[in-house]
Amino acid sequence: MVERTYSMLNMSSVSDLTARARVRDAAIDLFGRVGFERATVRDVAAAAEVSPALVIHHFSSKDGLREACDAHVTSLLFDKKHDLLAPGAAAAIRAWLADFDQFRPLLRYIGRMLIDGSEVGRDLFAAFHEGTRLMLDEQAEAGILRDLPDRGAVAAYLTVFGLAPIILQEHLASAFGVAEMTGEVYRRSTLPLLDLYTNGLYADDRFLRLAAEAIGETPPGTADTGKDS
Amino acid sequence: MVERTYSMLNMSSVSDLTARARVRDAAIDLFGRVGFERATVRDVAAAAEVSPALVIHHFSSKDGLREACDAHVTSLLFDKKHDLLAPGAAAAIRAWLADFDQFRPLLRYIGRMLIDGSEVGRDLFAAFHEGTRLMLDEQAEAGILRDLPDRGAVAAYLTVFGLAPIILQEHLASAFGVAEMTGEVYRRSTLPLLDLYTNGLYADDRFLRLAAEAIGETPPGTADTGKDS
DNA sequence: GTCTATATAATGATAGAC
DNA sequence: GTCTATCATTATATAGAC
Repeated sequence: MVERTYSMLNMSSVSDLTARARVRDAAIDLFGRVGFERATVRDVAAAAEVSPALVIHHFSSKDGLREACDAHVTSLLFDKKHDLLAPGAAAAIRAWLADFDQFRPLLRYIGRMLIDGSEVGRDLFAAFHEGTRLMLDEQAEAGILRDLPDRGAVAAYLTVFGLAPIILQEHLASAFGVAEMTGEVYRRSTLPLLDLYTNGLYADDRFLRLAAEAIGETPPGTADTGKDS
Repeated sequence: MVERTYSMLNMSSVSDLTARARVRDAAIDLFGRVGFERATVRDVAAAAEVSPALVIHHFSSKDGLREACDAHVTSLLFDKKHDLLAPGAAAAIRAWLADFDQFRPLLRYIGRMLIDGSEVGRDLFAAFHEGTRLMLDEQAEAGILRDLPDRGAVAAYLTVFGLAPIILQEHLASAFGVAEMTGEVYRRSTLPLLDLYTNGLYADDRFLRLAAEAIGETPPGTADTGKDS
């Protein structure tokens, strides 16, 4: 019993879809839920309320269906109308949070893309990584960023940290004591996360010094942050 | 042609394994590499250089094999001898980093456990989450931790952030320009990450204030961090 | 314990009618 | 465009010899 709330996936009104589009959206939903290999052509067909043969008729093969899903999700993601990759995407992100459940299937699919070892997954990660690097460079130039010991490394980890809540949605939700992530939970996360990224976690730099000693490097400049111990 | 470096998985000398143990270790390696559904019993059998029938003979079913792998990996992970979950696990972690490629199959398998929607994956995440919460509580009591706006939320995200590099190993490596993550790359990550967790990212709290306003909450106390704008 | 040979089930894909 | 019926392939699992 799969509920169908695909209005976001096709970006048009709810039920006037061609069968092809319905199959594609059902596939995005199912692939996102259980993964590409666990979802069968029959499952997709059943969810879209068509015959298995029609699925193949429209997409040639299961792999063709997957490619169509990848292309559709990618195009939605890079759509200028709600570009989440652009710097200063706060407004777009807020819009997403506003009706989050509309985008959940899309996010789940993106999470799958990132973990299934595919070329599209690599490209997608690379795009996010590039976006993060550009953002850090701009912020550094604007003097917003602290002097980081290794901006490249930080960009890599920030990208990973940014995508992780998508991939680990289910676990994150359980950590918050809810059945699934909602826009509300993400909204409640904003302040603690920005606080972390602004003020850090620790009251002093003992861990930093300890690690620096252990590794045999000098700790990055901390004299101007008021965190010396 | 899968290389076999399972010495870590069985914790005994290299090649004097029972066929059962060899099959189990080959399965951990393969399941970790390509995932449970993409790896066939035949593949596992070939990697362990036994017949497919023997795999079933020892583990009853493919799912039985998986359960044996889960159990073995879990027992290794919670082994007191190198407990990575305990607070103050720095020494154990350093040991892991020292010969990292030995543990790579294990880490890959753990990553799969966390993303395949299984009960063991939920339990494993819960264990890490609990460990993180305890650590934060202890650090708070010891006065090491800053006053966080929402310690529970931070614990949840720190758990996710801590596990994400395992799950996104491949992408993280590519962001560092290497083919696969090594202990050396992780070691180079230590300082930038601890710097992030100690001093944060931003030179001032403009983002934090902005977000607080947008959400309609008062920003957490920043007067004592020297980061007012 | 380990194998070869085979049964059984599920899945992707095709043929052809409407 | 859409269906029913079916094929071909692959995968898990079993039977039984050694």
